[in-house]
Amino acid sequence: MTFSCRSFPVAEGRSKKIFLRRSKNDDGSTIKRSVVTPRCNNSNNKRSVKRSSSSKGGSFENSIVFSLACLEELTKVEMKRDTPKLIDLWMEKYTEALEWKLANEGSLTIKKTDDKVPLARWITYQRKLAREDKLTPEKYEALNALGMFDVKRRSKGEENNDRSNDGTKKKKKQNQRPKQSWEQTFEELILFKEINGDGTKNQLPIKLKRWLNAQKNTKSMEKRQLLIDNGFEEYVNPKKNARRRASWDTRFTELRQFQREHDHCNVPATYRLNRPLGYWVATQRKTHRNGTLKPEREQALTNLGFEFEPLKTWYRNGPRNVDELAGKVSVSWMGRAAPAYEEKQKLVFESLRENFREFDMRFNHRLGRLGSIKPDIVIEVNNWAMIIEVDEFQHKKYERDGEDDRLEQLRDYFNIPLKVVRFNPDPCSMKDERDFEERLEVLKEHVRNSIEVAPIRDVEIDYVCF
DNA sequence: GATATGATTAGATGTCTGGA
DNA sequence: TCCAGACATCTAATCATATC
Repeated sequence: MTFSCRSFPVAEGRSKKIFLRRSKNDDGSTIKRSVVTPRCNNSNNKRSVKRSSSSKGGSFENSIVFSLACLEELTKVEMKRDTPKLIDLWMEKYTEALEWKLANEGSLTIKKTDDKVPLARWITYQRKLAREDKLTPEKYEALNALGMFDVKRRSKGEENNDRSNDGTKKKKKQNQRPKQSWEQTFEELILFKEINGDGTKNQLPIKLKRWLNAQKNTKSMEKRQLLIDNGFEEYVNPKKNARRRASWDTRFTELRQFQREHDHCNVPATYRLNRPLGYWVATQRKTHRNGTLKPEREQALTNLGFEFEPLKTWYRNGPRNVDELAGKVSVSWMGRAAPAYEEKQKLVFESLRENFREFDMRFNHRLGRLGSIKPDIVIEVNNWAMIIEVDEFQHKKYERDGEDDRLEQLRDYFNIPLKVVRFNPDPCSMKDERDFEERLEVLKEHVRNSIEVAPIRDVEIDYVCF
C-alpha cells in the first residue's frame, strides 16, 4: 500500500495536502483507479472521479474519494453564503477529520489519549447539529460521505434503496433529496418498525431519524397523535423522555438521602433504584482518582463519609489479615452482597472454626428448598443448632423485609431448637469504639459460653456488640 | 464445567453553560 | 452562532462468584 499526495483547495487562497490511498498489485504495479463521479457532485465538476470497477460500493477508499469530492463541491456552494473565515474554519476541521480517518484505517473514533480532543468535540458538535437538522444539505452530505453518521447496522431495505435495478448506486444530487409527503415518510417509518420490531429505534435510518427529530415542531395534533400512538412520543415531546442531566448538588442531595437510609455512601454502580446515582458515585471516584475532583466537593463527600476507594480494590491488591482489616471494613451492600464484601463474614467464620474445631461448622450454607436464605455461619450441636449472623450495620434491610418470617423459615427448615447470635462487627455509635478484632473476641467468648447451654425455646436470639 | 449475575472500571458520548 | 470546558451518563470489557 502506498500513499500519494495532492493539494486540495480548502478555501479561497489556501490549500491543504490530502493523502490518498492507492493499492499495489502483488507484482508491485499500481492498480489503476479511474475517476469517480461523486453522488453530491454536479455535472460541472471537472475533477470528478469514478469508482474503480474492482472496488465494491461503500469501501473505505471510495468514502474518502467521495468525501473529497463533496468537500470540493461544498467549498463552492458555501462560499456563496458564508464568510470566508467561517468556511475556512469548518473546512479545516473537516480536512482534519478526513486526515484522521485516512490515518486510522477508516475509523473516526478518537481517544482522549490521541491528543485530538478538539477534533472529537467538533465531530460531536456536527453530529448534534445533524440531529437538530441544522446543517446545510451540502455540509450534511459531506459529513455523511465521511461516515460521520454511520449507524452500526443498516437494514436490508435501506441497503437496497441505495441501489438501482442494475445494482449500481443511485446518484443523489445535492438539494435533490427525494421529496416525500408526511404520510409517505410516516408509512415508511411504520414499515421499518414492523419489519425490524420495536427495539430498533436506535438503528433507524438516518433519514427517518432526522425526520422524526423534526416532528417536535409539528403543529398538527393529528400527526402528533399518530406518532404517539405508534410509540414515537419521545420525538413529539422530546423533553418527556429525554435524558436530563442532574446537577452535582442534586446528586449529592440524593446521596445524602441514601446515606441516611443505609448508613453508608457505597451506592452500587448499578444501583437499580437510582441508576444515575450509581453512575454519579462511580464518576466521583473516577474524578478523584484522576485528581480532578474539586476540593470543596471532595470535602463535602468526605464529610458525608464517602469512601473514594472501594474495598474490592483494596482486597484485590492488599494483604488480607485481621490486623489490616480492623477499622477499615465499613461497607454493607444493597441486595445481593458483593462477594468481596463478604470477606468480613469469612474472617469471623475462620476465626470461629479455628477456636471451635470440635463442632461441625458451615459458612454461608444455602438451605435446600429455602435457597434464598443463607445463614452466615451454622454450628450444629447435638440436637440443636447455633446460627451466627454477621450483621453489618445491623442488617437494617432484613428488619424491613421481615426478620420474623426469616426466623420462622429457619426454624421450619432445621426443625430443631435454634440459638441465633446476631453479631455486629461495626461500631454503631461514638460510645462504642471497639474495633473489629475486639468485637471478634467478644463474640468468641459469647459462643464459648452459650454453646454449653442448649436453648429452652424453639428460637432464641442473642445480640452481641449492639 | 457452563452459564448467569453483578461489581468495577476506563473510555466514549451527550448535555449544559459561558465566553468569544 | 460556534466552540470548549466540565461533567453527567452510558457502554463495554473484565473479573469474581453463584448457581445449575
